[in-house]
Amino acid sequence: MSRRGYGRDSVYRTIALQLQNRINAGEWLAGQRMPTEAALREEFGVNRLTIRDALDVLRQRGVIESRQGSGTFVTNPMPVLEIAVDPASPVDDGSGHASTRSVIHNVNESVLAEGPDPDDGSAHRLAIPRETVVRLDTVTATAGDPFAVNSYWLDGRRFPHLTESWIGDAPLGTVLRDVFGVTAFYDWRAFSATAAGDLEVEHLGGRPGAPLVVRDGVSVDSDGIPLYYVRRRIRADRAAYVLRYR
Amino acid sequence: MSRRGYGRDSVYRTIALQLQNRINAGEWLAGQRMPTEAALREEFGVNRLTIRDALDVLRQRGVIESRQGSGTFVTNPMPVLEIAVDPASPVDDGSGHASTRSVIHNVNESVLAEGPDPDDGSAHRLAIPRETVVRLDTVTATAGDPFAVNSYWLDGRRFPHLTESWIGDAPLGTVLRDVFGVTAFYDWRAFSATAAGDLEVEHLGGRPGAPLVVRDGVSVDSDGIPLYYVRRRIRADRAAYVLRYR
DNA sequence: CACGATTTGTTCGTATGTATT
DNA sequence: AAATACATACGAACAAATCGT
Repeated sequence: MSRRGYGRDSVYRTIALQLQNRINAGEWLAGQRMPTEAALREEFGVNRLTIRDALDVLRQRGVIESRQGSGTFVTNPMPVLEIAVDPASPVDDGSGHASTRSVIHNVNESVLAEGPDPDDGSAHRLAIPRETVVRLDTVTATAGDPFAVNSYWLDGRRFPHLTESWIGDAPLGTVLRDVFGVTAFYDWRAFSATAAGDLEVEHLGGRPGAPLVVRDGVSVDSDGIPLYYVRRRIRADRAAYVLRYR
Repeated sequence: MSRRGYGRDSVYRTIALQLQNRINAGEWLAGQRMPTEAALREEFGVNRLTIRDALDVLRQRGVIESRQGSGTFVTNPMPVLEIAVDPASPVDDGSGHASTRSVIHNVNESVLAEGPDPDDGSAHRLAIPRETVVRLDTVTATAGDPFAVNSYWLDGRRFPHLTESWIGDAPLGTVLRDVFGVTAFYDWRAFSATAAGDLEVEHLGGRPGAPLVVRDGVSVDSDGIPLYYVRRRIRADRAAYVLRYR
């Protein structure tokens, strides 16, 4: 016989399940504070570490959020931006294809860092030598509220001094058109997902490991020559990409 | 002065960073076993729980994977299925739009559960009364290897006895066409992300909280009447949706 | 096949640091 | 400044899974 449960029956999982049920039942509403770890420890009669393990499960799911010195709160579901993608139009005008139910306006993009390519496998997507690949990290925001972190890989020879010639906080597509006179077209775009790392948490908030929507792809010029490879990361609780067919 | 670091300087984060660097440097290759927690505890001179906290960070990122009784292993990156989406074609033929670099073949779909709608907000997407909404959970697999969990919400009056009339393990689109004689068209599709829950882990493997690609949307018949709302979840380390414009 | 050694998983106890109120 | 609440860290013990003998 086992004195303690295990796996799905382990104490912390059982407590996590009960807390989830009570949240679902509305015992603690979104934005409200939950009982303190000490109080839960008291109620369930277990060690505080066990309570923390249980809360970890819910933190993991994004159901709750803890702030040191303040308390643990039920997550307030944020409004979801709707980023419209015209399935038929391959023209990348930099910002015009971004619209929303809650209206994305004042989209701006600012440069975080520029440098050589620390990654593998991006040079071949651009069909250029590895040494000439330049990486650019940016943050996209609407109304001062950052909602996406982007990494671009470009040909450093074709676009020299890109950061210096960046106009204000315009999107990259606009910079390429206005400064370098090239129009970008979609070659391909892919939708995937990943877990938030330090960079994303720093600029987008949220917790490490939180699910992010990833949209990556390659844009080409009118001759079909690759211009850049881009990897955009957006908090999944903030935005979704929508394709409308009607 | 502080005897212990905090935040980014905390012991477990520092150890996590060092371990990540050593993995990146190739000290332990993908699929290989890492030192035991006891060995790491010895090497870093900290408590085993602190080592576990550090390993949790990497587990969280999906960098490593631990198996009880066996050890902790560097994650073996799985081949990524490429699910092609024709941006221009709104016809949902059930399976034909799924292809891949690594070739998705033998796509099949089997029913997990059927029942009333436990969710809110799906009835209005179908523009039907809430009581008539039926929910259907399925698993999609290729060559016997499950890669997606799907939830469908349909009109129970229009598609009665759906589970009983399900033909073998055909995709839903095929069932609707062959059994009910309706062709499904995309109304809209959205790409988002979420964290894996118990149902997804059970059928797709991976760890709870792992990022999943979510593709949801509504399909309509030739008259524009909504047929179903679908929410498909795929392991992000297994697959990505690709739109090709050329 | 049984058994023991090894390894990760879970839980308790305790102490202290840091942030918030 | 004090109280409160979460964050980090150490020590110990046992449970459960795995693997080799």
